[in-house]
Amino acid sequence: MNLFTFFRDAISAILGRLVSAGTLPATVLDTRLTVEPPRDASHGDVSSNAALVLSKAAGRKPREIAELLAAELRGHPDVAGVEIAGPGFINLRLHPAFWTKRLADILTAGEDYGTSTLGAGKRVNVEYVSANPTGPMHVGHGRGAVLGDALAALLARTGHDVTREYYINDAGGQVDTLARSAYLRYREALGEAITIPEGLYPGEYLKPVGAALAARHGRALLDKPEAAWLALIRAETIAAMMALIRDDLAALGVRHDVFVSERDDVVAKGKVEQAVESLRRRDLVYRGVLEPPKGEKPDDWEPREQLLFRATAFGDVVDRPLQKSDGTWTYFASDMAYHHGKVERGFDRLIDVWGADHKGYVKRMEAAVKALRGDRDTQFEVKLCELVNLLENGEPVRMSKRSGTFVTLREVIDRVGAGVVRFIMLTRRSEQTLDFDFAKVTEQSKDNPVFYVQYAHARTRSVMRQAETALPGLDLSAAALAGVPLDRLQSKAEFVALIKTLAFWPRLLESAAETGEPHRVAFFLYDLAAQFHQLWTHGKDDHELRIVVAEDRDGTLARLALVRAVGYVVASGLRLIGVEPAESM
RNA sequence: GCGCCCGUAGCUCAGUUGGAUAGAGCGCUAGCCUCCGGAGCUAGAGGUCGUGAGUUCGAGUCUCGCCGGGCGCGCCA
Repeated sequence: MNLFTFFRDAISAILGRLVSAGTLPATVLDTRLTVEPPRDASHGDVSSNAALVLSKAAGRKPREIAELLAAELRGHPDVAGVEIAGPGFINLRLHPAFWTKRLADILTAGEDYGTSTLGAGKRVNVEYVSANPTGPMHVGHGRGAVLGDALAALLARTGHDVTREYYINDAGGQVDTLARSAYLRYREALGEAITIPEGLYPGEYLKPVGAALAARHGRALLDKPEAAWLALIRAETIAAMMALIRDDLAALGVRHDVFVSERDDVVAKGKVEQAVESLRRRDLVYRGVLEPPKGEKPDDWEPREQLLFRATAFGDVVDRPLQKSDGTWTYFASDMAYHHGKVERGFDRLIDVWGADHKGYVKRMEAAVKALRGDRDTQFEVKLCELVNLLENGEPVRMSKRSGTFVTLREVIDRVGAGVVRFIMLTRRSEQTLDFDFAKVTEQSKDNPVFYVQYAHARTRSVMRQAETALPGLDLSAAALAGVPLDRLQSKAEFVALIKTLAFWPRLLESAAETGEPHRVAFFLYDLAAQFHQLWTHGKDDHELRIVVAEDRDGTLARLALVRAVGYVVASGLRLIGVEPAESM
């Protein structure tokens, strides 16, 4: 239960009654009001701007409306006090029993607490990673993978029907280059001395591919023209690269439901022609000549007539080419066709996770989806993912594909663990560059957020273990704890404050899902961990805050219930972003 | 030249999708270990939210201009 939507519904119900009674005009029902936690806890537990936003529609002063609503809200069973503050905010103070009931909710639901039906009936496609199948994943791909995977998990958790998708860019010139590079390694495996020319992929990871090709084909492909082997080697090498990438993804704990091949599923099936034809029917393509870009002109620029998509009709700055001068489709054309397919599969919402280097591409894809969705109202959004800077004790790790000092995602995972990688990737907003410092992320201190949050979870577990030895024979199962008298916790503000933070979790999940910002989960977990650690330490000065007190059996049970609930929410959040919670440190 | 992203404490960053007196960590200053795990905790100092207008009951948040940083800009993907 999201308690803020709970009280928003309560206020809406009151408004309905006031309208029926003729006290307020029906127009107030159309106004969007918010119910949220006040920034300052001294203002109460729940705050609404209802009176402020309704003022215009009602034709009355905010304070008058606030008084009307306040009078009704005072009768609500969970409300202990109502205040009108500032220009007309309605602040609710909730009865302490309301909070202990939420604690019981958590113990009953366990790690499912916060699961909601917000997205019920909505089909969402999240496309992420989509690294070109030309080599192992690097750390930047890893960030996109974590972001997309966590976002998909968030959407699923909030009731959406989620498809996790990977688009394989296996149709362009890059995979031909890949095939030629692999062919060289094939010749090398058969004993030839090779040099890798500029422009081909020099990576060692193609050696095993060359060896496998040699084992499978023997010398059959040697001394043949490229046309005789390109398609064959390309297909086998792409398969090998995708196996590599799937391995990397598995090591990170990231999975996809659907892999779509640009070559096999889009181009070969004539989807590009279909998409272009669909645009042509609505007069959205034409042959024309683009203006040269202003500022830095490409040296070899000369005007050419091309097949263009009228992207400017949908908010883009220029129309976009669909065909190269040799008549083949541009990457944009096939990607557009791919998105056309996603629209036709009937999703309500499409989310693409892209690297920030594709920023300049967003507008045209948005335009394409708008053009191709026709009468549907498919929503499309791109989540851009900024760079990751790898550091070693504050010093940048020099990376170069040439010199062989390139650090792959797999190396990072092997060194610090998938859980650490996943958590750290979410400690910044995605559009902010992220520093990943090997020294810091493995440090066992408060500097390291992964450790700090894991320690909080481990501490909840260790307290339970400690309680079992201090007070043998207690039933510490969640079911039993949900049933103990929890009102003992109401006497200490610190306990109630912690419950309030836990009760915020359902709302946090919903807002993170709606905004598509999984980093909010990581920040919430950090704040919750901090609050729990503080409570623990305060128990050293204030004995009433100690959890386990041998001579106070009932109080101990109530406090253990709280500890257990903290453990559930922390574990739930960690698992959501793909991190296994620690039992001990 | 155009488009997009970023600009918040000395540093690294949050900021509840327009709410009330802008927060956290690091660093700095001053404290706290006979006591459920000090792998930590408490207090203090530190801000014209890049800047100038606008929108309104209200702007770090929305709109426009300017300044600074980054990325991108036809036949690469």
